Amino acid sequence: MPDKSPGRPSESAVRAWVRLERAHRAALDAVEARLSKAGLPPLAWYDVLLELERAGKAGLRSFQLQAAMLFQQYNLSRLVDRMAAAGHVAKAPSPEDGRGLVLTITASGRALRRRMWPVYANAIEDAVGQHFSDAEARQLAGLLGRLYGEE
Amino acid sequence: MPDKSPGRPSESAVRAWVRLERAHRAALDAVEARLSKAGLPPLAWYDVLLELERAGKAGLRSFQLQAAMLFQQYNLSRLVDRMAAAGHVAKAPSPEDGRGLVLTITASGRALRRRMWPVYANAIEDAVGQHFSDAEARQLAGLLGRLYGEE
DNA sequence: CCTATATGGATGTAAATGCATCTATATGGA
DNA sequence: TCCATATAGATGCATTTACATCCATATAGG
Repeated sequence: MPDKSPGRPSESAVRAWVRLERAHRAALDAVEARLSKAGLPPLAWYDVLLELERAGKAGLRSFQLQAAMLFQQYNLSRLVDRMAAAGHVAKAPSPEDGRGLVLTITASGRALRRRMWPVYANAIEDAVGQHFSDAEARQLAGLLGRLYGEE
Repeated sequence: MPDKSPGRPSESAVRAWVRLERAHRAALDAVEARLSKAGLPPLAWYDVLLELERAGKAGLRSFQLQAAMLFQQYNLSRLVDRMAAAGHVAKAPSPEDGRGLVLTITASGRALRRRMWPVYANAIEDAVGQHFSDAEARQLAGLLGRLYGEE
């Protein structure tokens, strides 16, 4: 049992945090297992592809993608490398900023995202959707949104 | 926007899941950064120490700890190795099961947990507690609990 | 008993991550 | 213009994680 020495976090906050960890791990493991079993790349790839697909032809700068996904800079740099090597993402120098990089999704990337979605969707339903009514899911999303910029 | 091709996961479930990922990452990064800045080991160490401290002198079998933390088996095996090497955890063969391992916390482990808690507690408050009333935190915990065994 | 299978846990190897630092370009003063 | 500092992104190196197996003991069925 935590000491509660500084008295700072309420017991309920600690419980919420611990459950956030556990719930996240349980759901994530389930989702990743499904993707992996289907011979598909990890979840992070999907997120990148989706963001880039939404961005359209204009693409996104690395740092924008980074912010959208809450990824560490070095982490994203390497993830994008792998995806570019696999041909799903194209890297081009930014015309506006000599240091910058513009990322766009390729046709192969779009195809991959399309293949991933049904598997991912089923996994989300099983790991998350199943457990909540629509109203509850909304409520959960609302609460969780407070823990970060919300976009 | 997801295709919704199989129609299976409701839009609200997908949103809840995406926010669960983002919220978790945001909070986790904040907490880990605090621990690291204080020269303390990662969060997982705290969880192990806490579970073992709760288990008392009897300790826990590896697989019990594994289940409590939702850790992969090989992952926990190595984490425990590191903690044992650092002197915070003791490994002993199980008297009941020749394959088994009984894990207990050492005095140094207890001391470490005590040093970690104030830092961790503050981080939880800032990353999570701050954003919710007590009732909201309870509500969030309740919803999240449905996503796994709840213990 | 003896064999087949299951279970607890460890481990070799490859991949991903964290951390610190590096290079290159931008930008805001003096 | 020149310098100081900030920002975008990459990278070397150490640590951690994943995946696939492996070893040893347990357990069930014949």
